[in-house]
Amino acid sequence: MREVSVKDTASGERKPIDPGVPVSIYACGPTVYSRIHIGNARPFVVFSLFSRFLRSEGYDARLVVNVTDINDKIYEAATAAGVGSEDLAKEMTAAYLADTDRLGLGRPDSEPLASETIGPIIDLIEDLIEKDNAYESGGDVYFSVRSFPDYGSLSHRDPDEMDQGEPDDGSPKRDPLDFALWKAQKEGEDTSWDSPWGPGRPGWHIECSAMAEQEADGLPLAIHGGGSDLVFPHHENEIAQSEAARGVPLAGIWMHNGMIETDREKMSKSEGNIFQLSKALDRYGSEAVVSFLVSGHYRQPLAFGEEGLEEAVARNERIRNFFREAGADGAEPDSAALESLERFRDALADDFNTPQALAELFDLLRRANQGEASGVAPVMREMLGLLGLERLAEVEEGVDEEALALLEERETARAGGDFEQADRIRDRLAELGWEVRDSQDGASLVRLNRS
RNA sequence: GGCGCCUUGGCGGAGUGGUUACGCAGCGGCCUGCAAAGCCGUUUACACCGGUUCGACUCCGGUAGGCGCCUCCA
Repeated sequence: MREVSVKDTASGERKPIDPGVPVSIYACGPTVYSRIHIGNARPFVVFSLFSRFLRSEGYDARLVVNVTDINDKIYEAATAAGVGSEDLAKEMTAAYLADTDRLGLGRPDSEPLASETIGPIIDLIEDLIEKDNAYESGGDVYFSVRSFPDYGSLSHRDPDEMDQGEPDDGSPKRDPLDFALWKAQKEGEDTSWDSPWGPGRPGWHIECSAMAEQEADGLPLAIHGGGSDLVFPHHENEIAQSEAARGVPLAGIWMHNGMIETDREKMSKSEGNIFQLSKALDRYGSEAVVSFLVSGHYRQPLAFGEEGLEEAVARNERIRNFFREAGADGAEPDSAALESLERFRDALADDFNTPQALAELFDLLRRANQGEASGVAPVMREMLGLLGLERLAEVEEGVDEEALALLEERETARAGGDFEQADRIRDRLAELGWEVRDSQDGASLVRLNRS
């Protein structure tokens, strides 16, 4: 077990993860009002792989990724589509699960729904009211930001300098900074839950505070994460709610992933520059999508373009070629291979530097091809597994009889010097989806399909 | 305006006070009947200006440009 450290958004410093206790990780998942795009997939991939890495190092990691299925956006989208908001939320939750399933990374250990956490949410709000950190106003309940002195510590903001741009007249809030914990049901909203304050629904941030403490073995969480666009106000508000109510920190480390960008702009539904995850999976395959997402450091923005996905396909193909040539090599890893694996793991332990790890992988790949390292296949398999790319080690099987017969025919033609016939057969094989590769050991067939 | 962050070779993208990141693409070569795959080589990379230093792409200060958040957002 090596020391794994992560840069913490709140302190700006790298913090080691405590190996002696269970590592609870809570990452904010999507609000389900439409199909998710590649940008939404990034935290899913990052936190899935990071917890996978922690486990492989012997940490007792547990990953929770919630689904926010109650939200203003859902009402809006449902109204626009002419369907019930509950139906839309259910449909989009199912789509989210199906889309992320296709990434082939398995599921988080728990995926709680806001709609199934109403009881704990109400309890938490009641606690906050009791402690004078929240107040009811006309069926709504608001968190009193001024009652929480540390407000702004995560996002490095001073409440006094926040411009809410909202005049006080007629607002149910006592202070423009306050935010809703509970919203009374409004006209046009087709779902509601009973509460001590009347029918309504939770505000945006409270569901995560409730789900986080439900899922963790007590606060603080080891790591709380999500996209960097959630730092303020979402995570700041979560901290205020949870810490005011419980008197302990919400999380030891705040881990935020950077945005996927197109044309130097954040990919977002409101910008309209999105690329759906399912579309990327259809077109390029899951390995390409995962490979693309691990090609940049999780904390930095990552430029998206279809070229990036095509590049990932090419990169993956090179790895597959290695296994086609050397996959069956049963040699024990030599020191070069083992040292490379150490560096690979060191890179991941150092703020989960996947591009650095990928560089190690390719460095080893090159040296294996050059014959400078042996017993590389099992090491490479382990590396790929840690990046969620283990399927690249699977070499295609089941070359059909027809193709094999054609290949033999071609060999005969080549041996007889009839290269025109040999090339005709090669073209024919290409039509059947096979690429012919000659080597000193004879010819072999490789599937032509992408990714 | 406030807070946070960024500016690396054709593109993507790491990193370090002094040595080739890595990948993709291109070009040349080896291999091949020709290709493909693989290998080798290759295209004077670190926004700009100062400072610290024996030495800075890497530290400090400033300039310019860009991005994110401050409203829903992974």
